[in-house]
Amino acid sequence: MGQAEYDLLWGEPHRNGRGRPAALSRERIVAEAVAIADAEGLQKVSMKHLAERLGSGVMSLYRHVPGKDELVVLMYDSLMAGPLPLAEADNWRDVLRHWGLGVRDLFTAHPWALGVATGERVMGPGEAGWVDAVIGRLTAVGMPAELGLIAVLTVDCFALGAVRPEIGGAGSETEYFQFLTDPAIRARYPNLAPLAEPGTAAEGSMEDYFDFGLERVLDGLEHYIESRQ
Amino acid sequence: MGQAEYDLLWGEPHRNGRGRPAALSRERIVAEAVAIADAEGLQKVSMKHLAERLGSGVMSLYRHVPGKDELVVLMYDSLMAGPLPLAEADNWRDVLRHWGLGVRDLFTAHPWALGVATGERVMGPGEAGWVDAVIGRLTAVGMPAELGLIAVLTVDCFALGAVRPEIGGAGSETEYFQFLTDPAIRARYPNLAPLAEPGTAAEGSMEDYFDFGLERVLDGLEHYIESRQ
DNA sequence: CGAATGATGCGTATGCGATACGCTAATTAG
DNA sequence: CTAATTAGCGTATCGCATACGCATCATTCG
Repeated sequence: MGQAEYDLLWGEPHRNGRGRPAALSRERIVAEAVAIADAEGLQKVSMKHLAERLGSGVMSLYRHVPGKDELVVLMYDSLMAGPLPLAEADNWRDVLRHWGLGVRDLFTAHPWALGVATGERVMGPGEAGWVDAVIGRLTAVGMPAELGLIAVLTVDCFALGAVRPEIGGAGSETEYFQFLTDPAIRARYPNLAPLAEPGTAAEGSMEDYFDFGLERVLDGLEHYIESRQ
Repeated sequence: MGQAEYDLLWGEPHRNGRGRPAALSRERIVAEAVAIADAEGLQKVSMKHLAERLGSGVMSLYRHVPGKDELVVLMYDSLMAGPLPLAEADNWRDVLRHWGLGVRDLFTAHPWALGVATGERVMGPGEAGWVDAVIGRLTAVGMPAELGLIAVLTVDCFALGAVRPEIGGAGSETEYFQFLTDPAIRARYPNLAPLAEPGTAAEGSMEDYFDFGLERVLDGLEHYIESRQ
C-alpha cells in the first residue's frame, strides 16, 4: 500500500501514442469526486455515484485510478495544488498568521479533507509544493532557515486540530456542548458549567478561539526566536 | 442523527425487572470493539467479527447498540473515561505539559481514535469529565478561571494535530517524506530538501517536534497571562 | 402454579459498495 | 490490412450493515 500510493502520487503517466483515446481522465475524475464530497460529503462519493455524474460506466474509472482509497488520496492532494494562502507581508508573523487562517479556510470549505489529513498518508506533490512555498516565504522575510519547517508544522498542527469546531454541522461548537443545557448534567461538571451561562462567558469566547490559539502559538514561536539570539 | 447520538451518550438506560436477562452488555461490546481496533485497526471492527469475538450472533449486538456509527462514538468516549493524565505539579505549565503528553500517548496507543476525534461528534460524558478535571486542576494551581478552558483547548488542538506523525505506520515521519529520496524530485522543493541531508538537519529535528511545538504553545500561553496582568 | 408480559438472542433476507475478470471498441504503427 | 495497444464497461462475487420476525427465557400476575 505504501509503495503503491507513492507511485500513484509521484509516478509519471505513460502513453505511447497507440490505443484508444481516453474519454475520461484522472483529473476529471478527481475533480468530480471533490465536487461530490464538497456538496454531499465524502461518504456519498461511491464509484457508482461518481460514474453516473461523469456519464460513464463504473468500471471505467478503474482505468484511471487504482481504487477508492487511492482516489481519496488524490482528491486530498488536488486541494493542495490550488492557490496558496501566502501573504505579501514583510514579517514572518503575518505570513504565518495568514497561512494558519488559510489552512482553516481550506478545511472549512472542504470538511471531508480533515479526516484525510489526520489519517495515514504520504505527502504528495501538491502538499509538498504548499509547504515548500511557505518555508521559502518565511526565510525570505527573515525567519532563520532551520526554523522554517518546524514553525510551519507547529502552526499547521494547531490549525488542523482547531479547525473542527469551525466546521458547521454536528461537531460544531453549539452541538458539541449540547449536554450543558441539562441542569442536572451540568452540575456534574462545575468547571464547564460557566460555558452555559451567558454573562460569565469564559475569556476569548469559543467563537474566536481559533484566532486566540493561533496568536498564542505565534507568541510562543516569537519568544523562542528572540531567546535564541 | 445529532439527537440520537446525544441520547445514546447521555441518556439513562432503563430496565423494569421483567424480561430475559441480558447475556451481552453495551460495556462488553464496546470494550471488545476497542480491543479489536487497537490490535487490528478500526477497519477490522465489523459487526460480524465483533460478534464472533463475543461468541454471539451478529444481530444480537443491535439490542445494545443502535448501529455501527454509534458504536464507534461509544468506543471513543470509553477511552476518555479511562485514567486522566493529571500531573501532581503545583504550577499550570507542568500540568498542561503533562496533559498534552498524555493526549499524545492516548492517541498513540489508540490510533483509530484520531479519526473519530477529528470527525463530527458531540461531547460524551467521558470526554466532558476529562476536560472538566484538567480545568479544575489548572485553576487550583493558579491559572485564572476564565482562561482554563481556552488554554486546555489550545493545547488539545495542537496535540491532536501533531500526534499523527507520532503514530507508526504509513503517515509516520519516514514514509511521509519518502519522496525526498528521489534527487530529481527533491530539486523541485529547495526548502524541503535539507530534510534529506543528514548533516544539515533542521533545528528541533522531526523526532521531537511534538515536544518542541508543545513548549511553544506553553510559551505563548505564559506570555499572554503575564501580559494580562 | 400456569399463563401473560416484556426483553433478549439470533437466523434469514436485502441491498449497497468495491472490485476482479474478460470481452468489445477504437486507434495507430508497420 | 493486420497486429498491437489501450480504453470502456457488463457481469459476477464478496463483504458489510441492518430490517424483520420468530424463538427463548425470566418475571409477575391471576
